[in-house]
Amino acid sequence: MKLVQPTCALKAKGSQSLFSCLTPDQLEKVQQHTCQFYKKGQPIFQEESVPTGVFCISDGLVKVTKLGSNGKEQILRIAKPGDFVGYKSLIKGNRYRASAIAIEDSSICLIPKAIFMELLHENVAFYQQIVHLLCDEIDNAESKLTDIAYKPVRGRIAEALLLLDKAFEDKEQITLTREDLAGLVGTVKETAIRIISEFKHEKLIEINKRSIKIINPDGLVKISHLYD
Amino acid sequence: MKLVQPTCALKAKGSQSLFSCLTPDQLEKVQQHTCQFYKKGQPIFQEESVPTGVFCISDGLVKVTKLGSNGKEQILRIAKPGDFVGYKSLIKGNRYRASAIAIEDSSICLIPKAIFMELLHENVAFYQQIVHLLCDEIDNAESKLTDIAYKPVRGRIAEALLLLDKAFEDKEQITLTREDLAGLVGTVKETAIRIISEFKHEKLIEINKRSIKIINPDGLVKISHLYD
DNA sequence: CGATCACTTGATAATCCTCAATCCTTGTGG
DNA sequence: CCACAAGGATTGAGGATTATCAAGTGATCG
Repeated sequence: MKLVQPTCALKAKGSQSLFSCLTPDQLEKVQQHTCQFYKKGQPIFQEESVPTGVFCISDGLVKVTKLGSNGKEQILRIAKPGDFVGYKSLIKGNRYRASAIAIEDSSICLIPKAIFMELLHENVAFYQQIVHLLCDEIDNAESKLTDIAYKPVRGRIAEALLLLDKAFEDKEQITLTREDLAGLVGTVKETAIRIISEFKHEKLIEINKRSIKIINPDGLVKISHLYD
Repeated sequence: MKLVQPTCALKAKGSQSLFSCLTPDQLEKVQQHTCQFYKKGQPIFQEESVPTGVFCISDGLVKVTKLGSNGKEQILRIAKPGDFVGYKSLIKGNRYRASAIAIEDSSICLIPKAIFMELLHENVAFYQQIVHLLCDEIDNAESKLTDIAYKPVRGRIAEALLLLDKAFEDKEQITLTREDLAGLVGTVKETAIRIISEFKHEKLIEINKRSIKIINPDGLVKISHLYD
């Protein structure tokens, strides 16, 4: 287990960062804790386990997943550097309702429960930021819910690719397992592969090895809205 | 427009109620406002419109919906007496992301934005309750998301009936349009009807006129978990 | 350089949606 | 109180979408 200096606070950009509203004292308290290294594929926490703190992605990429029928994996969201994971269960005081798994080698900072709760109570602005994050998660989940219910897989994959493009912006291309992409839009690997292949033939995307590069975003937008 | 004395605070039971943590002063401020009557089918607010306050269901039943592809309607949740609707958009300060429509004749109390925000800032316990509601909504949406992604319609309808049974407990039977039931589980009217009909033949439910009564909950539980 | 993991493709089948016609229920106006 | 209109419920046939299963191929890593 490699230990790295925490850089979470720096990763989160400007006023977007949850940490931007902390006092120097509070910031220091958070930064005392060290990041831990997680290998690709390694779980950060598991559905139904008891929360120990909030995780802040310092580097890497993490999928937040929920187990569905047939043991299939629904990906709720993908957390990037600067993102937080696991705070909802801490606030509610119940077990995790989802798992978090590194999908790239990652370094992730743990803010222990006690410290997080302290911050929540001490710092109203911080609390409000968290509440806004919660609201965003609701919007996100409810939009996704509606999409999965009524939008065909083709439209959902087009949409997912556009969203992923932002998450992977610095890399210029999307490196996600076909299986994870499928989990993200609620379908199976094979269906995802077939549709990606269609997109390639339609010159909407390019594929290098395994990673996807969008070359015609407008085309994808059109497909993703095709059924509105 | 009939005006009725507000009874929201009473409808919400015991410590479950959001109002239970208000001071007498605050409670009075809330109760000054009168309920408004909404006929079955009448909208309370519409997706994309600007919030004016929080709605508290005093009597009746309200569906919270989101428009999906093909103009199909996804029902996010059904609000009962004592439930609140529309607070998320107020907190985030954006437009409604969903519509609310009365599915029974209802009387609904509007707590104006200014008063709600005042309560939020004055009363930490109240704020915390709201935050817990937000967390519950996330859990709810994410579970539903996972179900719709991977659980067959049959399982989802079984599950929905079990959940609705609680919402309709005092009535002893479920009175919901087949179309609304379909919207709740993310399918179309006809499919919902066929599955309900199966359940009837399998002696899991009974149907009087249009309303559904569960006679074998365990059977439905089994079906709803069939694909876990 | 063999083994493992990811990707791909095809054939087949299950699930679910669409369209269309009909029946039943409820409410309304005469 | 009845007839009729309107909306909800139902059923059938057909087709589109998507999942499953099986059998590979290509990439990556110790």
